[in-house]
Amino acid sequence: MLDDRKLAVLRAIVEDYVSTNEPVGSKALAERHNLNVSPATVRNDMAVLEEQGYIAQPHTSAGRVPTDKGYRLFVDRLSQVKPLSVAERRAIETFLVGAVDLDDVVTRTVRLLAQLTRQVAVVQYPTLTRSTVRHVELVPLTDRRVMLVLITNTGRVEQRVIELPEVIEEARIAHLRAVLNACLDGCGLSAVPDLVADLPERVPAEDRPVVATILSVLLETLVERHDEKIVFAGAANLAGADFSSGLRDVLEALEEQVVLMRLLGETSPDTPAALTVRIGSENPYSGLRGTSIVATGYGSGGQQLARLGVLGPTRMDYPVTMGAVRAVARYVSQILAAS
Amino acid sequence: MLDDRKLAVLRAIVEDYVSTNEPVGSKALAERHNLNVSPATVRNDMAVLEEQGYIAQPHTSAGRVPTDKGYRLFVDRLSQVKPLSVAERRAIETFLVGAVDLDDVVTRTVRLLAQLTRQVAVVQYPTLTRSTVRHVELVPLTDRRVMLVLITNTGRVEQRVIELPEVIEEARIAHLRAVLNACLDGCGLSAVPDLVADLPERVPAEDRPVVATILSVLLETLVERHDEKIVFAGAANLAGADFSSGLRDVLEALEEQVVLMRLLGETSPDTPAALTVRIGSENPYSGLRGTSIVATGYGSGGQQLARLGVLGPTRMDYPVTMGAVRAVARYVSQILAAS
DNA sequence: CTTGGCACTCGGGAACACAGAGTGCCAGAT
DNA sequence: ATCTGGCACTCTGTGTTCCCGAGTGCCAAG
Repeated sequence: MLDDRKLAVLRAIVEDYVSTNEPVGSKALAERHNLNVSPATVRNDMAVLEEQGYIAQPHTSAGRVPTDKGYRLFVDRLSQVKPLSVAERRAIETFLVGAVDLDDVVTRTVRLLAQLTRQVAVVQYPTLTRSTVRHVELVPLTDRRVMLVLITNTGRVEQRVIELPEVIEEARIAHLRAVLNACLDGCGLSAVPDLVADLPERVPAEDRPVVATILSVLLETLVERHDEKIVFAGAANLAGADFSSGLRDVLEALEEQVVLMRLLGETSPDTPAALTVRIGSENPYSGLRGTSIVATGYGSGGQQLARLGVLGPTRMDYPVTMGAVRAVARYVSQILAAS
Repeated sequence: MLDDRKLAVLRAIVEDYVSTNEPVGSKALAERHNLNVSPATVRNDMAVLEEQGYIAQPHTSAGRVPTDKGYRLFVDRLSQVKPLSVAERRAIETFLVGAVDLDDVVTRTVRLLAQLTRQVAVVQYPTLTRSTVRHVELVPLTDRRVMLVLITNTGRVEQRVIELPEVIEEARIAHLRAVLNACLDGCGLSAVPDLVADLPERVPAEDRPVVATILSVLLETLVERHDEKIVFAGAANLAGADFSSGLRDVLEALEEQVVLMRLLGETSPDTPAALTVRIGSENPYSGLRGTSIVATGYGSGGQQLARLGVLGPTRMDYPVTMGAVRAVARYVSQILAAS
């Protein structure tokens, strides 16, 4: 259906358009890339490509521009992820080393990615549900209030103030803390609801109201934080590239956690480390017609904890961007595994 | 120097320009506001105002536009902070009630403020140094690592993993925890360095290396977090108002914690609750020529913990914006005091 | 199937004119 | 002394026209 030369023409169109931001014509194309054919031949190929929907012309008698479908083919079959230069790898390492806690890792990562790709970077905080409990702490604040602190193996700390139904002395708190830890230490967060289900029955009757209160808050924490925090950086990079769809739409999407979440997409269970590319109209939010998202999962020790990626104009350098996203994801995974 | 009518003219110019975004001429001005004078008189006044630097014309034979100096005079002497409508107060309450922790309060606040003012809102996390220690927790992770958790009265939690110089069993940890809490509980964070100074000498010699390690991390936490986190929201609101200075500059500034910090400014010690307004060139960052910042301190129980504010084009509705900032600051302070 | 030639199309920039809003200034009125 | 109406002048922004050139589609020949 599309012979090799037509594919080469498509590739050339994408590459030229990405670098010049101007519709590319048959003559310039035949010259710049050594296709060894005349412009007229290229024109014929272009006509076919256009008929099939891979390219389009903004106006009659203008050059051609890739369509979303064209970019899709380019990404799938005509390009290879471009590895980072040595200098860039260096930059990643020096940038990420020295992060003191999870917050710091995420913040540094998102900035790094934005700087590297010169686009908007998006990083999701590692999901709780896949991490395990490292420690549960109950801290007495007043005689009726305790603070619940949940520490996970990813270094994440969740805290919540609990209003107790009755006055309770420290010794009982200490005992409850021991019980909780005995029950939960080292367990996956997703297993917590099951593990604590029969806990009220295993404590003295007098403690049951207190335990119930604490457990309800604990479970609530797990559920509420399930929709995870997402941060972005590099919005300034949007200012340069003029967006077809309003810049406003893009900025709005970036501040909506829910939208961002859907944009980053789900990690496919079979190939979790695969790069996901969503091009223009492929993505699930109408305000982002003119933008593409390159994302991938990351996480320590083989298990995927969350996703990160970049967002930019459809007209982006996919090979380079994909290379950067992949590399950063790997480094962050390493860092997380080590800490 | 400037009689009442000239001031009225300046006020009218500011108000009209803010609402129309177009240079305002003498005729329209004399009609819309009932100044009871002819356009010619207005023109004479305008000439004086221009000579003094309060207004300027973009081109010869165009209307007048307020200068930074003009806005300054308007803010200082010609306008009053506009109280919020009942509906807006309602909105604030319903929006802030139900925040579960400090993170949540800050996130909700910044969004609320952005929505209310239709501008970019900026909120600084409450500063550690003015809060007090509610609890210090040492959580054993492995036999060589403990996690230090510091809980403040503002609900803030700081955690740090500590690599110990020697293996240490739980009982000793528990003891150290008790010692630390006895020493620090309820104290102001700024007093912590003094309070722990002689702590190593008050424990058995064998514990000193461990204590020293822990204390150094503790102090480090206090110092490092002194430059506080700042978040913003509402960047999408920048898209509408076309900025004279590049949009890019503004977005860049927003992502630089340090710059933001300086923009929000210091709380003046004598009148901490006062609204600070920085207009255009008055602010300390050259990239923000065309933007103004309206900020104020906030905090629980009379003591100022941090600052919040909004950032928008110089051409903003100062009375309304100032009203919103002030109101939000008050509500947040209430919420923080209650929790 | 490829190539060169050719007529056609359309966008974008330059040149131009023009209306309208606004100003500055002056002389007369209050 | 101050305000007012009148008047000439100066711009910007907009609409119009025109033309160049890049690019196309098609056709006939290689």
